[in-house]
Amino acid sequence: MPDAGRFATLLKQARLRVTPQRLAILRALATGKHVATCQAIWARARRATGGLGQMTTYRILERLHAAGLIEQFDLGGVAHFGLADRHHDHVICQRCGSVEPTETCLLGPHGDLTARLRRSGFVVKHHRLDLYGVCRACRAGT
Amino acid sequence: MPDAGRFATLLKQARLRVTPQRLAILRALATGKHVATCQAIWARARRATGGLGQMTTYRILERLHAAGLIEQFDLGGVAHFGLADRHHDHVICQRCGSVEPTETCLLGPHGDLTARLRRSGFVVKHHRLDLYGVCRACRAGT
DNA sequence: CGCGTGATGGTAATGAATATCATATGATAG
DNA sequence: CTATCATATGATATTCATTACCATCACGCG
Repeated sequence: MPDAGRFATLLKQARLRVTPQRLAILRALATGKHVATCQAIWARARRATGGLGQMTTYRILERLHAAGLIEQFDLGGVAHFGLADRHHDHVICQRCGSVEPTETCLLGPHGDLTARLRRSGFVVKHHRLDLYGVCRACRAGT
Repeated sequence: MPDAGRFATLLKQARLRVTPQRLAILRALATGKHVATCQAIWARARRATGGLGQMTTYRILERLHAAGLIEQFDLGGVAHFGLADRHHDHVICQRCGSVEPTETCLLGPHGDLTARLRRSGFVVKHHRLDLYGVCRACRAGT
């Protein structure tokens, strides 16, 4: 995988120090599911490194989010994090709780939506569109 | 206001008992801002009735949400509640944190969006579209 | 009016997230 | 290469929203 030094580069570009803990968390985010809770990320990164404080995980995730390297959003009261490579929206299955990203931004092509709001005085900086339903796998299993 | 017995009727239709506490919470939801935290709702309803347990507020909000009478969503890690009269989306100001509802559902007219997903096997039950930006008032105040 | 199911209210417990501070370490200068 | 310092880390204790539990109370039906 070409991610060997990729994360270190990302951190440097964001003027953040490159530490094994930060790399471990970024790697955990890359190898796991699209989004994960702080607990899950901590568990995986900790297994990979041997010793990693839970507190450190919280702080690193907060910093990475502030730097724009990862996305954060609340789902059912707990924070979920994922790598912020491209903007996308979320498709959430109400039965199994899976969160899948869409390939593209769903609002892009319909541009006039934000324009309509701008006319009312509100400037849209970004949005979050979560679609809830039942995924193909869950439908198949009835 | 015509809400005198309106809430009692709503509760009965949902096969829920009509209690002063439930009416107080519904009234608090109706008079306050569009959405509010459990704490805020509790504070207002409690002032109106004199005695109302915080626990009871949590339980009632949970029940009303299960019955579909109110909407619930998490914002910044804490639950927010609002009356669920019509479906709408949210316009959230990143500066003052205000949450304003849109007049109509933003996804309705563009129907093909859910159709596109259905073709992929995912059935959209409902969605949540949050638009983040800066509202007119905040822009005016610079 | 009286009964029974379900609602209420208080205290205690959970669990995620934050505050604090001593220690350790990455990055830079010499 | 190493010395220094600003910053990151890690453990403990704490906050805050939410949930569990259980005894008491009251709505709604007969």
